[in-house]
Amino acid sequence: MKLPPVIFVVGPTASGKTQLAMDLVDRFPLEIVSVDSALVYRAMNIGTAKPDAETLQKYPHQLIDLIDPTDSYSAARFCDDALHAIAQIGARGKIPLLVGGTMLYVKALLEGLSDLPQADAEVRVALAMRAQQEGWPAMHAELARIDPVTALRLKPTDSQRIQRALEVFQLTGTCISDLQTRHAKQHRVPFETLKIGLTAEPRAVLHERIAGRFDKMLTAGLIDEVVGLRQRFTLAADMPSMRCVGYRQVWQLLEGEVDEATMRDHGIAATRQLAKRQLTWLRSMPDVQTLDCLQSDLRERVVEKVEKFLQRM
RNA sequence: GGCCCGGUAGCUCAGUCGGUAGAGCAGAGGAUUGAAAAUCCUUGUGUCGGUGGUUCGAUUCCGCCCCGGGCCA
Repeated sequence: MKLPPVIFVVGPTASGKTQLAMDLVDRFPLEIVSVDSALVYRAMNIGTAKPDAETLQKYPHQLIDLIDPTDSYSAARFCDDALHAIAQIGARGKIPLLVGGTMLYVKALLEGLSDLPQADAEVRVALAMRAQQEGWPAMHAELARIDPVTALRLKPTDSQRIQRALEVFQLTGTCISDLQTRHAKQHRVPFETLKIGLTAEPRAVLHERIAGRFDKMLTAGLIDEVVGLRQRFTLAADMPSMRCVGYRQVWQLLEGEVDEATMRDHGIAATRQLAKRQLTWLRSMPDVQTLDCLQSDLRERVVEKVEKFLQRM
């Protein structure tokens, strides 16, 4: 099946992606697909800055509210879901507008992923337990015996990637570096793209916005939201959902590990770090047309780019 | 006005029994293949409040002054 052209709007948190997307939907025959690893969680609304129900009714977003906070999502699943959504939207004669800040998802969709096994909860638990006994440097040493290439690439402290590399070996009997090179087929993006990236220079202005937005989240009841989640679901601090920015900090508050002022400081700081990492990704992405999210004629410029792109198609 | 406790990195504070100082957080840069809002790595020169004294040498000891907080009048 032939896929329609796809428009991306990517940028850091609090850069105004959602508003921009809605403006574009007002002017062009577009449908929004979320590219956001936090919006996939149901019942996590305030801390993820999810648009409210009324807005979502008027501007439907695909790929939000997919899983409970006890579950986990992945870049690979995003690729499947996104391609499916793109095809559906194309079948309706519309153009997909992919909006979000999870740059790994964008990268995975555009560049493809190697053919690796998906995560296995049992294997991961077993590895984590061993790591607790022996420490990650010992696990790294083990990895060095079976897969020196990957071990060389990873720091002995990089728990997550060491665990993944060992997991892949256990599941397949082949080391991850072999699988990555063997299956690194020339990936061709099966659709035309327009990539618009929002930047923020100087970042200080974005930092102000982030602080203001975090305070708004607190006023809107972020703490109560997390209290409610803990009542409704069996959650743990190390679940991906509870490691999301804001949720992690509120969790620490509820556990009595920090006071409210510290929670606020850490929450804002973590959001800034997130924005910084997102901007780093953006800079490294090829063929992105960047615009500063602070410039006053942003909307007009984006509209112009989209107009030209759609005419060419 | 008197007494006490503070004044050290953007912030919170260590510390130097006298040889010009270092943690956490913040900030900056980087890595990144099924958890990515994740997981990691690198990065600390600051009139040590001001000024005089003692000393070979003072951020450290002493005097005075300034600022903040507290107690007493």
